[in-house]
Amino acid sequence: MSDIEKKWQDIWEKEKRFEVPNHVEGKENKYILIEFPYPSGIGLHMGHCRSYTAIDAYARKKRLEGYNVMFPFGTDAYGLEAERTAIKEKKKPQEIVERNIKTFQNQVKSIGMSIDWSRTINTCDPEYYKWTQWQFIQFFNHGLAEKRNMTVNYCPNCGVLANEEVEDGKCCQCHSETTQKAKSQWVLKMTEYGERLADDLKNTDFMEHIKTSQINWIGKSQGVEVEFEIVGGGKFSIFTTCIETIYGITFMVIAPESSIVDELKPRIKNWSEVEAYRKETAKKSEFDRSELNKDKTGVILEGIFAINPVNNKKVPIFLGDFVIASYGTGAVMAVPTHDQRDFEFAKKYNIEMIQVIDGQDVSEKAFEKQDYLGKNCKLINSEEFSGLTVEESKEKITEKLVKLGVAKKKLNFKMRDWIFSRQRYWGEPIPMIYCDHCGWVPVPDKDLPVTLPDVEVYEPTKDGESPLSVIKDWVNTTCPKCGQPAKRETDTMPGWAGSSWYYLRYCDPHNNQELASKEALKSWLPIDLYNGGNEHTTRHLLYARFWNKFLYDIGLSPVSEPFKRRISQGLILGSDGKKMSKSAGNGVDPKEIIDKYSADALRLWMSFIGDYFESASWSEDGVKACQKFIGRVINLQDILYDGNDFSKELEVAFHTAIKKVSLDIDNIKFNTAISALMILLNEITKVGKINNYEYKILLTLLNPFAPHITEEIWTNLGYSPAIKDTVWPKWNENKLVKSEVEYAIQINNKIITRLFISTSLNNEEIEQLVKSNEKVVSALNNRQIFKSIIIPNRLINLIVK
RNA sequence: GCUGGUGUGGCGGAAUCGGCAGACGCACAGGACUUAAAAUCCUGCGGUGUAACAACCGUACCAGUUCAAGUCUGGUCACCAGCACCA
Repeated sequence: MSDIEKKWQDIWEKEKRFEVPNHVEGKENKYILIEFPYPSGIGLHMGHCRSYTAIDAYARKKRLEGYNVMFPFGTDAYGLEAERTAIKEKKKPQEIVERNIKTFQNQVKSIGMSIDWSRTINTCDPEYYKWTQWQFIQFFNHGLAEKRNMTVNYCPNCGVLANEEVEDGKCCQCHSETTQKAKSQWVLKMTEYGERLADDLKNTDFMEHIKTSQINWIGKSQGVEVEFEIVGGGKFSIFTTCIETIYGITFMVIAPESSIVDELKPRIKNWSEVEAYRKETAKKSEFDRSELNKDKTGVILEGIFAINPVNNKKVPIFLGDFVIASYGTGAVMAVPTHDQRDFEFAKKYNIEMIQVIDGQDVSEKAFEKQDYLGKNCKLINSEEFSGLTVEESKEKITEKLVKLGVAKKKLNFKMRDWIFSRQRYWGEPIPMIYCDHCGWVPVPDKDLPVTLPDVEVYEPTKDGESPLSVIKDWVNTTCPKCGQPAKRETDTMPGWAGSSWYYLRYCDPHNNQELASKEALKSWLPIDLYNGGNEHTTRHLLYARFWNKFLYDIGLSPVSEPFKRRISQGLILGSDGKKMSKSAGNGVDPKEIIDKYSADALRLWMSFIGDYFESASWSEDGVKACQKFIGRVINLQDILYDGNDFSKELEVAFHTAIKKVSLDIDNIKFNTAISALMILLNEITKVGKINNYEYKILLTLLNPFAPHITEEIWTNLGYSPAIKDTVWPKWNENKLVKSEVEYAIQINNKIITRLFISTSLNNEEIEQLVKSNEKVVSALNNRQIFKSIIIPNRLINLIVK
């Protein structure tokens, strides 16, 4: 079996079978994309096989339907693993990556993928990352990239991390505990696109949970930013979504890191206490801080009071680490009666509470917005606003504050700007030069790409700087603007940079004038189907959408949403029911399965194993069953006879199968498509013969799933045209209508008998026929029928008293 | 806690609109072929029950709507995923 598959894989490669131009006269383009993998040393695993073979089947079917299908493959080569392996094997990361890519490509070929290999890309190829760097400069030129001093998530091994890379306070790569660190970092201003990233999801056909995840992550909230004056001078702003509770303020809380506190230092009577608290929270990691979920800590700023602008009431100010410095303004108004966090804080520090929304007792817990919104609750203790509903007062109070000149409506996002600096070696150098006179200056286009110099040491320096920072020859350069001595940026880009635009490069992968030509992009975008892992819904998918939106705004991408439809496959679980992985010891190597059975059998099983979107447990018996199925299809040649049309016996079965397989592939229901093919095979076996016309149709339907064996049989039998030039069969709805259908006959919902009834009869005739049936007559026992329900082709239910 | 999703035989899973629950496959059992095994083919296969029928029960649980509910409505429980002090 293996020899046959190798033979066809070689033929496809030699013929360049799946290479496509950007335009073919009379054909519509389809762009089908699978996420390009990180070429790890472990190679292709079962999870890859599931999505790759299933989406390959989809692509192959679209090709047979006459579309000009682009189905490309590449590798996302920057990443820590290559760097680690390089250190271990005393080689360069470039060498490690090159080796791994070869392995990956061979494995992808071995499962019979129909890839256009002329379009292959690799993110660490200078011809590719030249354009990654060039695009970074466009972000900079449009004011969307800047170097900013900020506190960042810091991993002791991997250095600076973006918010998206921290899971449960741990690094998503090496799982070390992360801490907060103040650093100067390049950021891309993703929050400026927050609203569009959230709203434009409604123009996409992403799976529902993917949309929800993105919306949650972006975390858009509409609220009001209000300025509070401090008694004795000074002011600060807070953000709130519950302006209706403003009369309930009894204190304010500021994040410990906030710089407002420094300005107030001379007036704070208990400064040493405040300073101690600030030092203590600085030591805590973000994880520790959120772990302290239950017990709120804080410290009062003695002698400092804020003035509530609506009623001039003086309230105390606290520092508290439950307030997040980087969200909103890093300060909040505290209304203990209507916010559970404020309630707990007030209880602990014995602060006054004023209820301002009526409808629930607030002595035990706060009456929060999720409980009072939309219930027509009315305000109390709120001067002229008392008696208004929450919804009315939201507007009226905001109006009043705006008139006073102390407030404005504001949108806030949980999502932060994208921290784009990494202090690692193995990434794209950020193409910027710092000049004492001109500030940050981009590397001129003609000098791109900025390539990585050779280094001895790959780790960040002791003070957390990039290993590039010690390569003086490389760092020292001249300013492109004024020609004076200047220094290169030594940070590199995150792993997510190259993957944010690779789908554009596939359209025109060898262009050395621009990232891709406008015509090429226009002919392929948006991507019809994009498949990728669930782990990328809030990272890669968000970054890629943001990146493309920026390119769209500056006229480089023809669409504002690059992906029309996004789907995610379910996990492959080991036979123990846990996620399959090499480290868990439940891994199965695809190569072993291909050698033992066949790539076609593996492909079939990966499609048949279960609902594509749900996780599924591996079982080798399943592959065996698929291999057996293939064997039965091969053996049909023994009962083959001549024919140019469907036989009477099999006509209905074939039309049914064509319809089911066609629709199921389009709807990503591969498991039931395979089942339909099995049912068809069972029918053929029952009939005991099949003609050439029918056999060709069967082979065509099976071809997307089992491309090797179907093409082999087809060629051996000398069928023409070749299977690649055959056309996906169409079903005829009229042929699906059988001459008789079996009905279940019920009396009061209980099945009495089953009858074959001619489909040419109308309801009255059917009813007469049923009533005269002797089983029905005896079961009726002269009772009166007062209602008869006839469901076409299914059942008849007679209702008697 | 919030959001989204899932719950069907021994197992993986089917079931457009509410219309015969369990398609298809695995495993298992019996049979054919074989000296034998493997492979292949045929038959059976939700539970209780029966000699066999019959009958009854059955889609996590409780209620409701309906001639009819795996499917719709309300409530409960369990599991999975994402977010999580976001003001």
